[in-house]
Amino acid sequence: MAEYKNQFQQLILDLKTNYIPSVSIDFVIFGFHDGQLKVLLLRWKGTDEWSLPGGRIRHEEDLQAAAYRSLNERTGLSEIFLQQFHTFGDVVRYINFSQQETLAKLGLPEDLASEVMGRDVSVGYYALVEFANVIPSPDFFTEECRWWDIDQIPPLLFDHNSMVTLALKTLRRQLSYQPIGYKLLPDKFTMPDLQQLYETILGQSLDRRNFQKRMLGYGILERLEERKTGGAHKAPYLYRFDKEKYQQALADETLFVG
Amino acid sequence: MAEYKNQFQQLILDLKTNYIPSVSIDFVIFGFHDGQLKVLLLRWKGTDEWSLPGGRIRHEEDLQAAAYRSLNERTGLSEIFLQQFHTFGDVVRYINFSQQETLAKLGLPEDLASEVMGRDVSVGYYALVEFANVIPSPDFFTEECRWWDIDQIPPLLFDHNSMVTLALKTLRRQLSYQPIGYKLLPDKFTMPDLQQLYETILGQSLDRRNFQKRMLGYGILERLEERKTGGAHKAPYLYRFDKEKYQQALADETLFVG
DNA sequence: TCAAAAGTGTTTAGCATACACCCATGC
DNA sequence: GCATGGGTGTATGCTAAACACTTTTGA
Repeated sequence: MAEYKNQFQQLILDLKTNYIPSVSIDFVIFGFHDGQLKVLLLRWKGTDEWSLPGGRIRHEEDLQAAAYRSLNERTGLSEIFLQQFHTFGDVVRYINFSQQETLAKLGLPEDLASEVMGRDVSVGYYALVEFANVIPSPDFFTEECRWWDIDQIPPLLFDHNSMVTLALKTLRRQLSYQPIGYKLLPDKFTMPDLQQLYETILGQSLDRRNFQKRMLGYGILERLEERKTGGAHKAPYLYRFDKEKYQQALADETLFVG
Repeated sequence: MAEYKNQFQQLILDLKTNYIPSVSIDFVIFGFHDGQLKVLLLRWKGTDEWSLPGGRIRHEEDLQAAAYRSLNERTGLSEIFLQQFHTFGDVVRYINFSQQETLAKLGLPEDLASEVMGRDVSVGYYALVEFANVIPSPDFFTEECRWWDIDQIPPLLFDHNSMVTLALKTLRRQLSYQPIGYKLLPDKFTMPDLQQLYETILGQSLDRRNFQKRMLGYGILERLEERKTGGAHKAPYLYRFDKEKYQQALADETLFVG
């Protein structure tokens, strides 16, 4: 326990020295697997309390760079779809009952705890990652890091439940005017693969033919000669993103639903 | 000059005591007047450098409350349309040439200046206000506060030009799925009034008949018996927002263009 | 009486939706 | 050969866009 307290003091020193105060980052990391949308959560040491992964910003580090770095530390991924969606700054989000209880369970001395648990403004990012590639790793305060089904998320610490809700809402809206899929699907993928990604995110099924028409209409897909063999049924065509046009579409989103 | 330096030290003390560090707020305040869209800018003391108005967050103050308070201090307005649009956190935005020049012109001792000019993460808000009601007042660093035509904005300090650009882009998009106009137009207004507001924001003209159909289709307008007299031409009907339905529409934005 | 603004309705086109049949493959 | 999934085109409806004439009013 003295060991733990010592580590904790080290952490505080590191935070004070290398990171800017009052600002944190929180992540809603969406994972896509098996037709299910999942969110990565952390369980706090010695408790049953879960929260979103987070991070802080170093001096001389850009906000976005801090976001990518933190996300990499938590998931091992480096090339990801990452999007800022809202900045949360309510004071009350830090003064809820469960958090005080949690602090007690963590066994942190109150004077030390208040040093890292002060009131922050938090920049919310959501990420879309390939489920299978993630190597989740907990941070100092937490001991477990795992995926939760989007519709089975427990009550979270702080205001993290509303963060998840808003992130999902933003992601779904974004889907209607921005292309999504690059770095989330393998280089070559089939139309049903892409459709399943969309259906998973939207939480509803879509018409195959209309979906295909819409996607091809965007003009960012390139159909290959190859087909995907080995499946149990008719071999579907493989597609690839036309990276140039994909980036173009990301840039001037007006191409999609003006 | 000693007086000034003294005031400045007072300011630093106030900032350190009452406000959280590392986070600031910047405002893109859009004013609507005479078929022109304008932005409120501040000129820094003794210089020709302009910037957006800003603010900081008190301890124990919600982010949004801080935004409303700061905006009120700068414009005198309290009931306004205020919307968070992005959080800016690049480091370089603080190390550009013109700013160092500006500091020199301000005549601030470098060691003191660095205390308030450190690297911040800034939450961007845009506001829509009724031009005529605003009483612009500069802050400690600035001596002039006035409206600029949206297409004649000079090069601004920091990354404020890109803030304006993004704010405008966000506002225009928002216009397609949220109602706008309440607290911006007088209680009773005509359809051409409302249309001019939209045209001003979008920077393009719209078809009268289609516009009217769309607005009435939203079901948030109530047509009054009265007409607006005194104009030089045919008297237009007056309308009023159905406040209940207006708020409803703001809440579930899905009513508009899903 | 003329110019300028406001009221109003219909036609058209484009896009999203709904929908059904044939083909390939593994079991 | 059959079940499963994948490939493809057309008909329909709704919403947005285009468009013109009449009315009111003050000058």
